[in-house]
Amino acid sequence: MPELPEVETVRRSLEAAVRGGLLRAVEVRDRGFRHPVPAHGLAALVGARLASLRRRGKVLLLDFVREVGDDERTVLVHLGMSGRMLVGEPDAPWQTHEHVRFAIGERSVRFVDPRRFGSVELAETAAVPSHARVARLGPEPLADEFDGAYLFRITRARRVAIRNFLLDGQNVAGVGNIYANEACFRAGIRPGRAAGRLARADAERLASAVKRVLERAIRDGGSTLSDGGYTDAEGNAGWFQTRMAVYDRGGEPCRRCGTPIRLRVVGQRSAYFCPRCQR
DNA sequence: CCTATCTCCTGTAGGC
DNA sequence: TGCCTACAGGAGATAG
Repeated sequence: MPELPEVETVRRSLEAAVRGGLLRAVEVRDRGFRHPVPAHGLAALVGARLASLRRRGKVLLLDFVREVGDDERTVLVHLGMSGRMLVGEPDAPWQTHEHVRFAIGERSVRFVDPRRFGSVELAETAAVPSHARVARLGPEPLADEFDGAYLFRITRARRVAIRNFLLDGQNVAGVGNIYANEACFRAGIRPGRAAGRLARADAERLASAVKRVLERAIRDGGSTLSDGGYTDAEGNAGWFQTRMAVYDRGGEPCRRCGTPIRLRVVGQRSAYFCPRCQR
């Protein structure tokens, strides 16, 4: 669910709801995360103001600033597979799988994550926080530095499937399985093709396709699949799933040529493609 | 360094 | 209806 477009949509909806608010309280009910929630560090932020909300790849960055002093801190939130950030009333009862609650201004923000693959962590505020969660991420796919030339250069001699290459955040940040599959379709490239076999023109088309599919999905508020798990911070579902060309459409006709979409497991993850439109 | 595999955890869909 | 299995948006760890 939460890939770059979903995280960006959550960021925007949270920003509209709570940016500028004072952090009044933080409660943590850590149920054993892979990366422990720093309850004491979060509690020490009480009294600071949520100055800005940023995103790096799939990581949400909440920058807290005090009026006086130099202890600016950034909360890093990763939604994992099932994480959500939901705005609500501060005194509402805790819901199932709610792990952290921030009281900001007159609202509350809850971190809810059934599968607990997500994380809430803390770092010193910086242009790029020196935290393991973001330190080694590749370029933002919507930035100018991610282009055909870059993609062509870093794929040379790589044998990994191009779909998997796109999933590796060290190559490009924030692209998950849905949008990697969709971008490969738009570029006419089979997801299982070795990355190093991309021609220069393929790399140009693919970089462009990644940008276009992510921009389109952000405009649509992300993808809410049939399990309905993802919404923005206000509970609104996304609409990009109605535009998907291949993802989750195994056996259904290609929207371009009518050939049945194929589903194949590539590197432990489902890859979807049109055998006629993609080579 | 590169590649492939396993793992964390819960909810849901689909088969029988 | 109910039970059981397979699989799911991520990504770190590890082995070769």
